[in-house]
Amino acid sequence: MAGGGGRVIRVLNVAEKPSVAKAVSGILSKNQPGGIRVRDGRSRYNKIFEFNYTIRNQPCQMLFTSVTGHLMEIEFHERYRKWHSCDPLDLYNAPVRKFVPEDKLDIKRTLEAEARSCQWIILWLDCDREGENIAFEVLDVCRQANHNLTVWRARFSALIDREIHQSVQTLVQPNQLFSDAVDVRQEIDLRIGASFTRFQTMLLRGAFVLDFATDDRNLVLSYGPCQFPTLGFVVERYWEIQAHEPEEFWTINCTHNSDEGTATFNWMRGHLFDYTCGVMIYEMCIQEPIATVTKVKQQEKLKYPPHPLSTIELEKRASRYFRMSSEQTMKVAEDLYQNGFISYPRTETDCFSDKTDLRKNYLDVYRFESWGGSVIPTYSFGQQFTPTTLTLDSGVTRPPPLLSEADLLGCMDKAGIGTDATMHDHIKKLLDRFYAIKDSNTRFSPTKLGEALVMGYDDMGYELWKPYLRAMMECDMKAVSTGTKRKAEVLETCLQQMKACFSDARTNKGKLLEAMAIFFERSNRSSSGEQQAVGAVVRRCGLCLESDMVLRQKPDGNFMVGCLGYPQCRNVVWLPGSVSEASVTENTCITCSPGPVFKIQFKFRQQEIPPDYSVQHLGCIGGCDDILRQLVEICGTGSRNSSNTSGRGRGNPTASSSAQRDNSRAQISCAYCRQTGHLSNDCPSQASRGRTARAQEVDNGESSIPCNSCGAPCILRTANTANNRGRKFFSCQSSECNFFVWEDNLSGGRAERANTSASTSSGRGGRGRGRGCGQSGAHSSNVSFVSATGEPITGRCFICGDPGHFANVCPRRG
DNA sequence: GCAAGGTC
Repeated sequence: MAGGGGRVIRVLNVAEKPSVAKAVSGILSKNQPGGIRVRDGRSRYNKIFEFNYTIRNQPCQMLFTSVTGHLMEIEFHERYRKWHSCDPLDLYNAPVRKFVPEDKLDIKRTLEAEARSCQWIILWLDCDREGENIAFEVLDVCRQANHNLTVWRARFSALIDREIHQSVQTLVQPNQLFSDAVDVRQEIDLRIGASFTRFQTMLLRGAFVLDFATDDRNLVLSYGPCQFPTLGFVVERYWEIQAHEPEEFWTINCTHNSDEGTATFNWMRGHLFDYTCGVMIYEMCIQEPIATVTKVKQQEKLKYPPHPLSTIELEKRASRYFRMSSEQTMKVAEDLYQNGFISYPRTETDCFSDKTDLRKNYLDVYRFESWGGSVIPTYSFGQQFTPTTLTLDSGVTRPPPLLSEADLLGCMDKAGIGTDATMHDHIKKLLDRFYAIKDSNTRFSPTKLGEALVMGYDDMGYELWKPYLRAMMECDMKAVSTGTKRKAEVLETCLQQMKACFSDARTNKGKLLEAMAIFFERSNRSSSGEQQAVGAVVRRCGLCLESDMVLRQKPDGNFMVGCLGYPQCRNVVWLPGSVSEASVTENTCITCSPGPVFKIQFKFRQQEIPPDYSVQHLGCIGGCDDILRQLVEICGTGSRNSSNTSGRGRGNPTASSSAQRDNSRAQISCAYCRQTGHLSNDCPSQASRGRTARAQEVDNGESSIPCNSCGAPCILRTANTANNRGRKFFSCQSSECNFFVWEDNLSGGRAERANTSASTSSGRGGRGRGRGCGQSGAHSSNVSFVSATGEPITGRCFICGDPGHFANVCPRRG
C-alpha cells in the first residue's frame, strides 16, 4: 500500500447504503482537522461527506458517498425481452447484459463525476457475497470514468470505531470470486425464472377457467427457484394432512396427590394401538396398584432467551405473538431502523454495543415468556405410594397442523431458501400469485392453482418444487466463491441441466394440463396454451418486426410457419397440405431478405403431389421457392380444412382465414408479377379486372379461366420440375381452392385461348380454354374445363384419383 | 408480464 506522506490525494469511498456512508464518515472524521462537510450528489438519498484522514501516513481528502444496494440489473437483450419474441428454451442461451437501470442513473452519474477527481477508490460495501458483487458494479462505473484509479476494499463487520479505523488501515483487494458467485446466481435465477414463468403462463393461462382471477389475461403464473420450494413446503404439509388417517390409540395415565402437590406420571411406553393389549396391561396395574419409585433423576432446566438480533426470529415471533405477517414485520422494522430505535434489520448484525449489559435476566424485559415451571413433589428411590388416579385413556392420532408463518420461515431458513431480507417477499409472492392463502390463524394452505402446479411437476417426476435445486445452486455458488469451481464451468453445467429439464418438462406438459384439469374447467378461448407450442425459428417476422416466425405442426398434422407475436401479430405462412414432415435446417437462403431465412427440409406425401415432384425438398418460405409455391397452388394448404375447427383460428375462423390470406401474401410470391406481399388472386396488376371477370388476360399474353370449382381465375402455368419441365397446367388462384389440371389432359390435348368477351358475357357457360373441341354437350355447359370425354373436371384427388374431392380432404388419407 | 438480490 502506498504511503509516506507528502501530496494529499483524493479518495472516493463508496458504501452500500447512505446510512453506512454517514456512520463511517462520522467515525473517521472524528477529531480530524476541518471536521466533516456534507453536500448533495445527483441522487437525493446519497449524500457526499468530505473530511480529511490519514491512511498509513498518506494524507487523504476523503469523499464518502453510497449506492443503494445493487447498482446494476441483469436482463436479456432487447431482442428476447418480449414474451413472444422467442422460444422460452432460447432463454437458456440468449445473451444477457448488466446495466444501470433508469432509477439508478443519478447515482451512476455522481460516481462518475467524483471518480474523475480522485486517485483512489475504497469500496465499503457490506462484507458478504452480494456486497462484493456490488463493489464490482461500482468499480465498473468508476473505472469507465477514470482508468487510473487505485482500487481498495475495506473489510468491516460492525460500525464501531475500532473496527472501522482498523479496516481503513488494512485495506485489501476486492474478491473477484465472491462477486463471480453472485453473477452465477443472478444469471441462473433469471434464465430459469423467465423460461419457466413464460412456459407455464402461456401454457395454462387461457387454457382453463381460472375463477379466482378477475381478469386472467394479465395473470402471471410465475416460477422461481425460491418461490416454488416455498410453495412446495406449503403443499407438502397440506398433502400430509390430507393423507392422514386417524387411528385410535390407548395409554395408561397415573397421578399422585401429596402434601407437596400433584405429580403426573407418563407411561414410558407412550401408547398402544392394540386395545386388548392395553386393557391387559392396565388390568395388571389395577391388580397390583401400589407404585414403586425405581429411579429419581434431578436435572437443572435452563431457559434460553430468543436468539437476539435475528431477523428471522423477529419475524417468527411477531407472527406468533402479534399475528403480523413477515412482510408487515419487515416494514415496521424498517421504520424503527429509520428512526434510530433498532439496528439494521435486513442483514444479520449480531453484534452488541460495548455498553449493552448482556448479563441482561431477559424475562424481566421480555414479557412474552415466563419460567412457566410447575412444582413437583419430591420422591425418593424405593418409595411406594398408591396412585390417586390410574386410568386407561384413549386418543386419536392427529395430522400435523398447517404450516404457520413461523413454521414456513423455519423451513426456508433450514433449506437455505432466500435470505433474511427476502424470505418474506417469497411468502408474499405465494399469496400475490394466488398460489397459497393464509387463514385467520396465520396458517398457510395451497390454493387449487398452487396445488395443481406442484402436482403437475410432481407427476412429471421433477423435484422443481423441492428445495434441493436451490441447495445445489447454493453449493455451486460456494464452490465458485472459494475458487473450487470456475464461474463459466458452473454456469455451463447448471444451465445445461436446467435446459434439459425445461425441455423435458415441456415435453411432459400434459402432466401439468392433467393436474390443472383436476381443479379447473377447460377454457375454449382461442389463446389456449397448446396453440402456443413453439418450434424452431425460421426467420424474423417481417410484419411486426419484433418476433420470430417459427415452424409449427397443428394438431391436425398440417404445417405452418407462424409469428410468435400471435395474437398481436397474425403473420403466418401456410405450407402445402401434402407435407408429411418438416424441420428447420441450419441452411440459410442466399436470395431472400431480410435474412437469415432458414431453409426447411420438407417431406411430401408422395400420393398427394404430382408425380414429377420430388418427395424430399429443401425449401425456403421467403418467397424465392417456386416449387413450394407451386405445391401450395396444387395441393392447397393446411389452413383450408382446419381453420374452422382447430389451430390458431379456433373460435375465430374469419380472422384466421384472413390472417392466412394476408400472410400468404406476405411470403409467397405472386404468380402474375412474381412479387412477394400478395397472391396472384389479389395482384394489384389485376385489381381492375375483379374476381367476377370470368376470363382475364395475364401478362404473358395468356388468359385466365374461371375455375370449375369456385369460379376464381385459373391461370396457365409451366412446370419446371425434372419430370415435367415445360408441361403446362392450370391452377386456381384462390388460396381457398385446390383446382388443378394438366393442360394435356384436357380434350384435344391443347387448350385454346379463351374468348374474353364471350366468357364474361356468358359467365361460367362461356367458352372455356379447356373445353373440348366442339364438345359442348350438357355436361360442359356451365364449366370451363372438360376432359377428353367431355366430362367436367372438378379437380382430382392425388391419393385416390377421385374427382369429387381434393387430396387434403381425401378419406383415405387418415 | 418473468427471477432473486440489494436498498430508499
